Amino acid sequence: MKDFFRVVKKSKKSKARIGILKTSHGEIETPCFVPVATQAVVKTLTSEEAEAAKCQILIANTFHLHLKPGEKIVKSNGGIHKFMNWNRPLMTDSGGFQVFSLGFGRDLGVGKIMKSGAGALVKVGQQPQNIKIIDDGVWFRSPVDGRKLFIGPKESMKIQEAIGADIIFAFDECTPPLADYEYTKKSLIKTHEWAIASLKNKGKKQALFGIVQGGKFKDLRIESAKFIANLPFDGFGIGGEFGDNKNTMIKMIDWVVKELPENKPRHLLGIGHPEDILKIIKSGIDTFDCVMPTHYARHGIAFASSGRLDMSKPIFLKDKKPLDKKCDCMVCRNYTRSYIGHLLKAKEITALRLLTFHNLYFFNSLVEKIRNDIKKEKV
RNA sequence: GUGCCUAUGGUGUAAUGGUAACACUGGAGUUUGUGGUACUCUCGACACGGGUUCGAUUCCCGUUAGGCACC
Repeated sequence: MKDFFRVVKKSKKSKARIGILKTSHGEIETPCFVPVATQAVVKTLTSEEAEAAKCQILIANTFHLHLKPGEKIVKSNGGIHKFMNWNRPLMTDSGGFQVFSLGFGRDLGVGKIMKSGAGALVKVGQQPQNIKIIDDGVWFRSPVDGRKLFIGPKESMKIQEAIGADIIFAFDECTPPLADYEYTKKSLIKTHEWAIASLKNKGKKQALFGIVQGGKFKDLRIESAKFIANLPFDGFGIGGEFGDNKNTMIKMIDWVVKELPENKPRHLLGIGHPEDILKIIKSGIDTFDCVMPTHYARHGIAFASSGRLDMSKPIFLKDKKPLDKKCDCMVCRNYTRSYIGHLLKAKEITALRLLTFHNLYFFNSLVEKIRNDIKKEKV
């Protein structure tokens, strides 16, 4: 992967940097937010609209596309770019997150960031109820039809090659925030073996990112970062849980980033509340994906410079302002809070489309501004 | 005008001789490598006046309002 990534400017004030990530479907400028397109679509939008919302790159999901429609269908359509008419860079997540989200995440009803007062710890030898984690990979039960299916590093690489994204991820186990030290340590050994197996089985054309795990434990995070950094990956993902508050999240990123090479991109997996974005970029993160703008849009939440707006509240029916006065997106130029509130109350799907568009534009503009601030030495 | 029926939160519906449940609405939260509008919590009512009864939202009478039928 020659010239895949180059750092064009390094901040003197923080670990932030400006980079160019080059793929056969064009370049992206980093730091860059990566919207989630799990099923080869940014939910509610067309690919043209996603582009108009300033998206540079999207991330789709191996597990979901394997189930529906199956990678063969995607491949027979000329690959995912043609399939979804997105001619810009694309990533696919490996399915490793589903080991958590369909496993312990589901059993324990927890997300990757633990709330205080959580329940019992997950210990060595424990298995989730609906999936089984073995040495070579994971037995899943399909949420579609209940049939058993096996995905390990080898399978994930094959599927991701057939899907055809520009950047793919190693198959890993995303450990639950309730995992104790021993569980996390043992899982890490497996994730590292899977990293090697992912490298061995990857196709030639795609950039492969290894994933650092290690949970909330400093020594494991550093050990993992060193191990993964020493393998010939094209870039690195930082995955897993991120402790129980925002400060530990930044601390964990710092532990890991310190061990990663300067000349390769770093992707933070599944993180990106607007209030955290500046901090994670200043910690040296180049790309990060998060469902927040799209997922929240479908629950009626708009992101604005003043904060989150719950557009389902009746008060907005009387509000003729745009979602965000400072935003110049298509939605804010043309529609009022009143109208969007009405569409939401009337359960019109256009409400979700307008909110999704605006939220993506908002996130992408936020990161764009941070890029400019790095260039101006302000960050 | 006469007869019959109905009257429970903002709305629509339950149940019960020992002061009331549910849904929607309203309010407050939650959502981080996506279960496509979800979840959690919460405010809020027995039309009015008599009577029977230890006790009535419940049974009886009347008033008022609405619905249906008849003249």
